[in-house]
Amino acid sequence: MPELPEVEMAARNLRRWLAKKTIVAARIPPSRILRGASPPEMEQRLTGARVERIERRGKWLRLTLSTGTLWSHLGMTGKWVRRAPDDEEKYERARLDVRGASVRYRDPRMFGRLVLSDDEMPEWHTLGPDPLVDGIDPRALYERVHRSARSIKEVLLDQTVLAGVGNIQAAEALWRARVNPTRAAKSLSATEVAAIVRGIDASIAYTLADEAGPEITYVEEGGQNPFMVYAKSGQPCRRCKTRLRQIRQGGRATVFCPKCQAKRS
DNA sequence: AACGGAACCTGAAAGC
DNA sequence: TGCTTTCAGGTTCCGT
Repeated sequence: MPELPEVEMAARNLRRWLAKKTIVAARIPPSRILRGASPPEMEQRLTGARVERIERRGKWLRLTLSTGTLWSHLGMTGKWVRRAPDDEEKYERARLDVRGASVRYRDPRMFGRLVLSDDEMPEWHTLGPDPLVDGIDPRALYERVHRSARSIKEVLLDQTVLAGVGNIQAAEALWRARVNPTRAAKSLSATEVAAIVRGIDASIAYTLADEAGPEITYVEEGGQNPFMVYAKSGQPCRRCKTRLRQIRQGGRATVFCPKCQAKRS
């Protein structure tokens, strides 16, 4: 269930494993995540291709190859991993072998996507500014948002507003900014929007530092929950000890502190 | 145009 | 214990 930090880690890993290397073998079994070419066609075009460049924008990855472009979206459960050549990976949807590495894409729920094409993808170009690649301009975000009647939490999840912010980063940023997630975006002052921007930057930096390492673990897979509020409903707020509360917005869970994110204004 | 809700999947955890 | 329900960090489509 990857958001910007997890996809950024994936990009860094893929650069170490694949950049400037030639794919010597590709295995692409048929699955619903594939677009742009048939599985055999993909295998053919990937085999012998040199990986020139790997970029991330929001939750999308773009691998520029000598024979085309491979786009990857991790959906909810997608993950790029490196394995020994004869290891079997459950839920493997793609396998790219280079000299010295066997790289697999695994995705149990298959909400991800793998697109091989020559031309650009609209999804890449409609993305809003990426907090890491472009940085967020508080004034520009305020202008973009200050007429929306929707709640700020839902607006932050809109990928055309900001690229890469997902359910965790939105909740974490609002907690850091002490802004109530149900506030209408248009009710926010420029100062509050600026606080949210600092919250997003801080939360992404924090999550990236926490995830540094060879493989990404998602919260649902066990391990410690490093977050301030995400999946911590009922636990004490680490600032004021008030019990964190969980609500539902746009079908998604939002956790917040009813006291330090009280609905003022 | 904008919004809520269902749909797409599988597996783990909670509920009974 | 075992069956059932709920829920998951994403996106898209459909009806109102």
